[in-house]
Amino acid sequence: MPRPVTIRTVARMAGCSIATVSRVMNGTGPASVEAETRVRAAVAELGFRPSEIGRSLKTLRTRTLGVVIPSLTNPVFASSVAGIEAEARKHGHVLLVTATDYDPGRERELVDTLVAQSVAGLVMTVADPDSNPTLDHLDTAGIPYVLVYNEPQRSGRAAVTVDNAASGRTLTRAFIDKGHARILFVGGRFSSSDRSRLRYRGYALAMREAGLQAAPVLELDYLADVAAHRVALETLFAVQPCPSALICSNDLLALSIAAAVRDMGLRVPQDISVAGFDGISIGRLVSPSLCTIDQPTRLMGERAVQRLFELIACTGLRAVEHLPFRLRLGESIAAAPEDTGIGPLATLTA
Amino acid sequence: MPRPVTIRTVARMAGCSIATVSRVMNGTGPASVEAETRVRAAVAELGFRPSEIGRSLKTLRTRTLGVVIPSLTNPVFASSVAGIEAEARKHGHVLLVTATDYDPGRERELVDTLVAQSVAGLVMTVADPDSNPTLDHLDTAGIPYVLVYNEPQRSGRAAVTVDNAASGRTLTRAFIDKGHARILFVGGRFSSSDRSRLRYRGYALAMREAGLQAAPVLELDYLADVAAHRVALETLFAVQPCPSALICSNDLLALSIAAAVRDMGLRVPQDISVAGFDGISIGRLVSPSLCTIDQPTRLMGERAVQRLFELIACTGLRAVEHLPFRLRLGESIAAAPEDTGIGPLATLTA
DNA sequence: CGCCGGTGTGTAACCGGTTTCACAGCGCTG
DNA sequence: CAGCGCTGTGAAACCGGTTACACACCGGCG
Repeated sequence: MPRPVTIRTVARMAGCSIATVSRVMNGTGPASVEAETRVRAAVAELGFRPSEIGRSLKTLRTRTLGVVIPSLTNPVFASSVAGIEAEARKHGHVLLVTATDYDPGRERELVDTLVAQSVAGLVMTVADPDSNPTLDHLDTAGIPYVLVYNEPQRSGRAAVTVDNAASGRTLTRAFIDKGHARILFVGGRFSSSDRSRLRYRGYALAMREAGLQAAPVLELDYLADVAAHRVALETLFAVQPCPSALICSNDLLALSIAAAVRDMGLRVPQDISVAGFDGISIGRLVSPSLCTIDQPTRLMGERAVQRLFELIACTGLRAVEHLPFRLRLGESIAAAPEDTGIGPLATLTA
Repeated sequence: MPRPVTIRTVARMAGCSIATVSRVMNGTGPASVEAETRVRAAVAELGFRPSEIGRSLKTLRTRTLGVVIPSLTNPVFASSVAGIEAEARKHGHVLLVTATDYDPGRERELVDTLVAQSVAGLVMTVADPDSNPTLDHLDTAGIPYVLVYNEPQRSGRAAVTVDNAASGRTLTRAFIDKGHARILFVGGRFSSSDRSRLRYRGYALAMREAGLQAAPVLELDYLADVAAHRVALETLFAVQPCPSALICSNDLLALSIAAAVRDMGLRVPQDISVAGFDGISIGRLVSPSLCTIDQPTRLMGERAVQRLFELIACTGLRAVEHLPFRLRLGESIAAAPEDTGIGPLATLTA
C-alpha cells in the first residue's frame, strides 16, 4: 500500500510550494524556468496526477457529465452514449451513466444522484420532455442539460433529435406509394416515449393526406418476447382484416414483430411488410434487411455534448435542433399484395 | 442562481453544529431525539443532499466504479454494463463508463483518468489479461478490479467469464455431430481479444478429438462492413473448397458473415451453417435465428460488481470465476450437405 | 537614492463534508 | 460528596487541490 502521491509530495521533491506546483501544472500564473523544470521532473518521477476530487472541491464543478437513458441494451441508446462518451473525452470529461429501465419514476432519483456528484451537466432521454418535474427542477437549480431523442414541443429546452413526426410521415408515405392501404402502427407504450407518439402522429397525417383512415395504435410492451407479440397480433387479426404493413415505433420492436409474423406462418415482406425507426446497424445485417428511418444516432450524442458545453459556457440556446433522417428501404418492405382490398383497418377497429 | 445548500445551511436552520447534522444523516454517533427531529426537518425543507465531492475528500474513496470496455455498440458489452450499472446502484454507487474503441493502447490512459477520479474500483474488459502493464499498475497501486469476459490463464486476477475454450469445443462438436467436417473458424483480430483465441482453441480441440484437421483461423476486422467480409470469404473460397460451416468468434461478426454469405448467393443454413458466440438477444429475433453460445451477459456484469465489492472489503479472492454457458442451436445450423466430401480444409490452406 | 511596477514565490484561506477530541451535563456508585 | 462513565454536542483538524493576497526581489526611472 504505497503512500498516495499528492501535490505536497511533488512540492517537497521539487523544493517549492504547492502553489507553484499548481501553477506549473495548470499553466496559470507565472513560474520561473528552473522552477518549472524541477516541478515537471518531480511530477514525472512520482507519476503524479492531480486528484479530480480536490480540484472539484474549489469550483464545485467536476469534469464529469451525467447521462440518463432508458436502457443500455437498446442499441439506439448504446450508440448515442458511444457518441456522448467520445465527444466528452475530447473535452477531457468523463461520463456517469445511469439507466431508468424505462421507468419514468426513476428519473428524479437518478438525476438527484448525478447532481450530488456535481456533474457539469446532463445528457438525457426522458419519457415526457414537456411535462416533467425533474427537468423543471434542473431548470430552477440552473443545471444545464441537453435532451437526446426527445422532441419537446413547448420550447425552452435544449434537445437534439430528428423530426419524428416528419419521419413517421415519410415512412408511411413509402408504404402508401407501394400500394399499401391497410397499414397498422405498432407502438411501445406511449407513456414512456414521446418519440412513439410523434411518429404515430406522422403516420396519421400521411394516411389522412392519402385519403386513408389511420388505425388506432396497437400498443405493445417494448420488452416483451416474441411469443407475447405474436399473441397480440393474432388477437387483433382475429377481429379485423390482416394489415398488409406494420410500422413499428422502433427497430428493436420491428425485429420482434417480424419474428412474430414469421411465427404465424406469414412471410416478410411477401405477406406483410414491416418497418421500424432508428436505423440500428444490425438492421442492415438481418434478412430481410430492415426497412427503417435512419438516424445519425452517434452524431446525435456528439452534438448533444457540444451543445451542452455551449450551455455550460453560457453561449448556446435552449432550442430543439433537428438532425436529418433518411429513409432506408431495405428488404422488409414490398408492394402491397393485390388481392387485399377489403377496406381500411379503421372502419373495423373504430 | 440559488445559493447552494450545504451542510452549514442545514446546521444553521436546525440550530446545531455541522457535526450533529453529519451524525444524524449517516447514523454515526449519538444524537438526541429532538436534535435529530430538527435536523431532519431542515434537510427536508431545504432539499439538502450532501455533496459526494466533500464526502469523498476525507476518505479519498468515492462511491463510484470505473468501467472500461472495448465498445458500447456491441450489445454483449452494453448488456454487461447494464448489469454492472444495476448492481452498482443497489450498492449506492454510480458508474464512470469509458470505451477503448478496441484500441488496447488506450487502456492505460482511460484507467489513469478513472483513477484520477478516485474510483472505488474498476470493472474491465481488456485485450490481453495476462501480459498487461495497465493491470500490473493497478496491482501495485492496490486498486481493486474485476475482469469481465477476459479469462486470464495465469491466475492472480479476479475475473468473471465463461469457459471460452469449452464453449468453443461444445459449439464445434454440435457441428461435427450434424455431419460437418469442413468447418472454418472466423475470428476478430486475435490481438484484441483473448476470447477469440480461447474459442478457437476449443474449436481446434474438438476437431482433433473428432479426427478432423482444424483450419487456420480466418482473421477479419470486427467492425468492417458486410461487403468487406464478403470479399474476404470469396478470396478464401477461391483457393479452397467452400466450408460447410462457419464458426464466428462473436454474434455480431456471425450476423455480418451470414449476410455476406447470403450476398454471395448461398443460403444459410442449407448451403452453409453459421454460428457465433455470446448469445445476444437479437440473435433470437433474426431469421434464421442465430446458433450461438448463450452467456449470462447481464449476470456476468452483476457478479463482477459483487466480487469487486468483496475485493474492496478485502474479503474475496483474485480468481477466475466461470459462469455456465449453454448451446443455443437456433436455425442457422443444419446438417451438412451430403455431396461435399472433398476433404478437410486444412490440407488446402496449410 | 527613493519610488514604482513587474515578476516569481510562499502562506493561508477556502471548498463541503467526516471525524477526532474535548467537554458539559447528568445519573450512578462508593 | 467526590469520582466515574455515559450521552450529546460543538470546535476544529483534515482531506487535496485552487487561488487571493502578501511580499521579496530586482531593474528602471525621476
